[in-house]
Amino acid sequence: MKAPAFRRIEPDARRLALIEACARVLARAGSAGVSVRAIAVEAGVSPGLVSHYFPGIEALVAATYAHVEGAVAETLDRAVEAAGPDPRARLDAFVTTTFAPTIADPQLLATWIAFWSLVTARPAIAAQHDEQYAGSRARLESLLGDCGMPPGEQRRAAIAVSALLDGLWLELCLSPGCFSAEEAGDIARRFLDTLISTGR
Amino acid sequence: MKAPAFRRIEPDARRLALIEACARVLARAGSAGVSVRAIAVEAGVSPGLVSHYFPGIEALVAATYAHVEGAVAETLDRAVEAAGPDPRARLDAFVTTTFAPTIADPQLLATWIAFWSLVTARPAIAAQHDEQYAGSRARLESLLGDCGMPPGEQRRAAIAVSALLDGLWLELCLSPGCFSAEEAGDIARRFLDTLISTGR
DNA sequence: TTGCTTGTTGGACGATCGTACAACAAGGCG
DNA sequence: CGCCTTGTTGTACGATCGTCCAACAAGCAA
Repeated sequence: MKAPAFRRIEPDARRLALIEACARVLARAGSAGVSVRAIAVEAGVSPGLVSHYFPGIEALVAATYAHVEGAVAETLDRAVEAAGPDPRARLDAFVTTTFAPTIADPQLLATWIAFWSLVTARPAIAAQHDEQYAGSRARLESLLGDCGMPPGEQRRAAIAVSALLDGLWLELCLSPGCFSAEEAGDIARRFLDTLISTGR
Repeated sequence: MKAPAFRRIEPDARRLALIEACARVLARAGSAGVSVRAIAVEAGVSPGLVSHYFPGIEALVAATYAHVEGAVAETLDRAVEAAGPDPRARLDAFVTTTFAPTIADPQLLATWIAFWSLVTARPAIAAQHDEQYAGSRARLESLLGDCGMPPGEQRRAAIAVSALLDGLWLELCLSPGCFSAEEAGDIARRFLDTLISTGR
């Protein structure tokens, strides 16, 4: 009796396993340390399998970004739902969760940076970024609209809030000692106060 | 009579030439396309010379970031000076110039991304980022103080403004079609209005 | 059980990477 | 003019990269 040399699993599950392995490698070694072989070792498969499922590292990084971004969005959505019916409380939950340790994580940032490094040179990846950024902004517009913000102002406000959150999130990951997640949340919530209370 | 095979220049000038060549390679090929050989070709020197001046690519990228960041800071300072004595006009000039084509440039972003990708893994580079971020924030605190903001609020406000500018700058580079530089400037200036006018 | 489908292996291949070092020559000095 | 310092070259080296593909075997169907 011998143990199987490998396990056959359905393509979708294998793709997901490779994506998760890629995310772990990016978290550990950064965008410079990601390679077909490193991901294969991390996933416990042979190097050839990575090339069999993805035409190249770039495609795998793009798929990993899409997956991780989806997981982050899901976490945020769950936090918003858990906040109850009050629109402002839901918006605050969105902000607070953005800076929670699970999301404002330097290891997560590595996936973003690896993806950003491809945006400028690869048109297909630039299109993917446009799409995911638009989706994120739309979610924010919806939350702002629920707080009574007129539709005409939602787009601009969502751009502003998204930029502020992104900037705080980025620095929180890059220089964790400079300010705290609570401070970032306070800054963002105070900004939302001025956006929502004033009628402009 | 034969032309010289190469030119000897003083070490500081050679270092600068290599840094500028690195910036051009990063702008053209992104952080993935940067290598000792590519930089050597760009600078018109032999591959061995790069290793002779920098212990590795990472050190050269860090030096390039420091140099480019310094140039950006100088551009912003000049714009602030050119704005005249009015504190608020100086602050507005700072914002407007941040989104000017020279600075909000996808090619410049490549240098930032290459540097960011090293921050998490390399403590020395993390320290360099902390230092340059603190400097950028101090410059902003000074401009805010000139507008009458109490010292106790300057730190938090500088973090907020810096994050908003960074976030807008980042998206302006990554998705140039989503919103314009003028729109980004309007958003930032409006944010400054609420920060400065209100007494909190 | 036997056969077939196909997910998976694992090594070979050429290209490119960073590094090191001995040889060369440009430019200043005596 | 010839020597000396040293900035610079150019190559060789081993490691690692992404890609490819023939062979293998796991698991289902009959």
